[in-house]
Amino acid sequence: MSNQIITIRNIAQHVGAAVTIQGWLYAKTGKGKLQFLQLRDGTGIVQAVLFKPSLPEETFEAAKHLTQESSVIVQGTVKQSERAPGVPGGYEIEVTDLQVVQVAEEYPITPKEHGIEFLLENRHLWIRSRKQWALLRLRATVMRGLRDWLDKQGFLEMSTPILTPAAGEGTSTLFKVDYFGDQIYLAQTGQLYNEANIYSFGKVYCFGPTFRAEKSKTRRHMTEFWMLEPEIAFCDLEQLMQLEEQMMCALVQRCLEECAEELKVLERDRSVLERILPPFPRVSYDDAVVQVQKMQAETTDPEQKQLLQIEWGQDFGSPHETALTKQYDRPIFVYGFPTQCKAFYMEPWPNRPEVCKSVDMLAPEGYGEITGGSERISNTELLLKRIHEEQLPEEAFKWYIDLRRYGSVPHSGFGLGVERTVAWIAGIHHVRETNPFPRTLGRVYP
RNA sequence: UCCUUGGUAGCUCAACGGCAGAGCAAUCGGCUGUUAACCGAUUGGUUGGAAGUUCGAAUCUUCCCCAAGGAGCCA
Repeated sequence: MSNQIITIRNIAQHVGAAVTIQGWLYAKTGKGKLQFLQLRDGTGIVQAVLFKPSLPEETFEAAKHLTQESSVIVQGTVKQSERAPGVPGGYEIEVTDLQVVQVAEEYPITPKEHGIEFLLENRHLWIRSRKQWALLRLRATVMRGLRDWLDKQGFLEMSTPILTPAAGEGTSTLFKVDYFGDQIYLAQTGQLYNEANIYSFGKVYCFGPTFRAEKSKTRRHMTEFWMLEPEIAFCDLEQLMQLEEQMMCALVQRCLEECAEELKVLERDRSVLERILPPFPRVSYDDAVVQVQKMQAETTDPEQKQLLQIEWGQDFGSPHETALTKQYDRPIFVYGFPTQCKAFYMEPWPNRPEVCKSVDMLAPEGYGEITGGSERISNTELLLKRIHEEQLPEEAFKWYIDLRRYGSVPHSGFGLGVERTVAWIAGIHHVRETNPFPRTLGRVYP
């Protein structure tokens, strides 16, 4: 047991060497005097081959009776082999010794197909499966990529509170928490706190879980999801869009580079991602409404006609976003939404108070909104006016209003939904698979 | 909250008023190149729950529970 312990991801560096691999049995087939074990070690999958005549009887018999997900330590020689399956494929281990750590009990998730209810009930095991493994590794790369990029741009990560005293933008969608007898809430954004942070640090972001008690049951919704929220001093709406597109392009590029194997497992079409280059089309809300109305007029499907119905002043629903983004091959910015369908703190458009300096980034292929941001109101009186218009409790926003009194500057920020971003980059249907243990309406187990 | 679909073996499903079935998994045996291997055998059931209709209910009716998909709302 003196061989070097290697990771499967780096197996190419060890061709010809005697190595040790520690992992789990992912799948097994046998043919008489041969046993083929597919082993996982967390970094990849490799095939280990046992040939009966060249091994002690008990070693071969032990391999033959291994069950799926049994934990093993395998020693052998790394060989290149065209036909060997794995991640990365093309390599296999010619086994010289096998140590069984534990023979697993009958494993519920077989290589055959399973229903979504069963898989979600067994999420703690499902994450071991190839596709889920690839997806969650991609998620980690996305999170690391976003952090690294912002850090290089001079941003500082600031933690914002999860336990918060008051509603950011209305109380209907917040989870209530009992705080020693007082009612407080789980945060649905760190933005307001970041607006305080920029006056100390210039450019900041918070990155953490956020909570929405909405009774949404769709493939784009979870009650707990991760959000990245950058906030920048001395930044207007146009500068914000530039920052967002640069960040998104750098992120996609990094995923293409670092997650080639994962994207292969996910069967993601790389060429779609390679097209993600600046600039992203900028579409005003006014134009977007006209585009959707035109599509609505042209469609012959009565159901679509119903779903695509929209008047100026209404926010886009997902059918609208889907129809709109399908016309582009890269993310688009939709900017200048009606003030009435956005939050109170957004800067009004010059000479058009019914419109605000807001912008959503919509991902292509029908994925829809992945970021939402705006330039914030920097004038004290204007902010007060908007708080009163929305009938929000001025007292609760005292500290927030204070920020406009001491060196106020134009500033902007946005929130990026991690799960939606990962779902889009991975090309998968439902956001819940991009979180190791998703919380959705009606499911908090496991 | 509303609409739609579903719940039968560990899993995926069939049986749609007349004996509870198949494939996979598991167990045993065979096979020197398997990729969801293949071949043979064995094991496996309170048909989501309750009530009703019927000679007879997995199947029809009512109520309930659970889940999934979608809408509204949102990232």
